[in-house]
Amino acid sequence: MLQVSYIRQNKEQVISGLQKKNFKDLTVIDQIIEADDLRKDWQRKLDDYLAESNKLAKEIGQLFKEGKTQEANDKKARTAELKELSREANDQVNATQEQLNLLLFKVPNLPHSSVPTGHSAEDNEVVKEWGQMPQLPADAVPHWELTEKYDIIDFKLGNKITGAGFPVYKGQGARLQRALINFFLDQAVAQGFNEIQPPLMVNEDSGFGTGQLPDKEGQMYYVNEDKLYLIPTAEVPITNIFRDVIVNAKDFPIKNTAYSQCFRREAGSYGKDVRGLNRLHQFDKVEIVVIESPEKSYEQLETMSLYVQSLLQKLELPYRVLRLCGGDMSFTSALTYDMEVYSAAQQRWLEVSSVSNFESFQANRLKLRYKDENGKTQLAHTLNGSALALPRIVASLLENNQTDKGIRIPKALVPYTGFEYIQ
RNA sequence: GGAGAGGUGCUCGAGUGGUUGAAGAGGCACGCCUGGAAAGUGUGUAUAUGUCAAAAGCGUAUCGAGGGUUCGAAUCCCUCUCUCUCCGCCA
Repeated sequence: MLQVSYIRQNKEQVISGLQKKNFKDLTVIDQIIEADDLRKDWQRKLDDYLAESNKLAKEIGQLFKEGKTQEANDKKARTAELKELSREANDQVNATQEQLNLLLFKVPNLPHSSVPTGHSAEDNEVVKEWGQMPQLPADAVPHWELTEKYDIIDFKLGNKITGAGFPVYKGQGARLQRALINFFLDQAVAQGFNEIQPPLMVNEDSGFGTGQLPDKEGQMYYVNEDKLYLIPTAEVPITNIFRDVIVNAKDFPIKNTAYSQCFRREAGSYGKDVRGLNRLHQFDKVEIVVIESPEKSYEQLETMSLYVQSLLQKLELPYRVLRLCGGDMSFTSALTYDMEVYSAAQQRWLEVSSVSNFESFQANRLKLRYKDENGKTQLAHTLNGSALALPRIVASLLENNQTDKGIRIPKALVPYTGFEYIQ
């Protein structure tokens, strides 16, 4: 969430930024400023009442000590009055604060200046393409047929046990999953990321801290009995490690990585986009999360983007990098690169990673701060990215590498799978 | 799930109604001392918010969270929450 002080001081920039993000309800900005004025008024009143009250309390105490009971009791009349006034003011402070928060939650992060204008995925800017488009044999088939042919991922069995979107990985399919997870984690650790194993369920505060709540509540599975949410990404627990934390500027960049299974309800998505591995309710992902100083966060974003690309290169997957346009970016992001691999049999690009700089938008909610050289506490910048999400990587590995000898495993992965072909 | 104990600052740890934002110790930072270091010694060491151009200063809030009693609460009462111990259950 944006800081009110920033909105107040940079109103014009905020408005033009929101326009770029196709945010329609621009009147909310003035509403925020009004609500903040109102809140301040009440806060000031409350503080004054309390100040007077505190002063009187001390005086009364003193008078009692000196035995001047009558005088003391006289002053009590005013404190009773003040109590009533401050109770009222306090209610108003709470109400106005809540009102202000509701308004602030509506406002998305502002886009970085390099973000292209645009409304949809078509307006995203392709900043890079890498690799050769695979030449597939005439009888090439999409991955959902290959998984069945080699009996490595069983969607029907998942349906039976759980439901759609919960596939069962078997034999070489299961080993391929394990190989990818280990490969990604080893790469991240070699890159200086600290490996974490987070909880797969989080509480409400955490969901709120990273912005899944209150808006995207319906996207997460919820365990009513214990009021816990299944994580949609390891970003949630990992970033929340730093909720209410003041870090040391010397420790920047703070780099963490985690493998986790991710759970997403994906309510309302159906059709060919969700066929096979394209969209699942439960999937595996290795996530990288970085906390960085505002000065270096964009440099860090490029580093992270290159790192993610290096993974795709090692897996020999043709990919492209998109700079998302204002209309296609997430609510919380200031700049996002999407990495898409080409899935040859489906003949389409599949998003396998999304690397974003949130600047201080998340940090403001999290209250994640650092002390700068002057000893002043400031909001840190947070960034994260998938490195990588497995299902679509598997989909394109299967499709792109299908041969008459079976499915070829990229060289870098063979030490992890222990086999060169899925047969 | 049953019974009990407890949550105080970066950490440990005092504190059962009144100048306690909080003793003391440790840690950390800076200074002195030293050839350098250790030891010693001195000073400092929360966050948020308001006022302010800004800083200083000052006001307000914060001793798990929320509410209550009281002129006044870290201290008393209620609710919630978390942790620990014992029993039960269990990978």
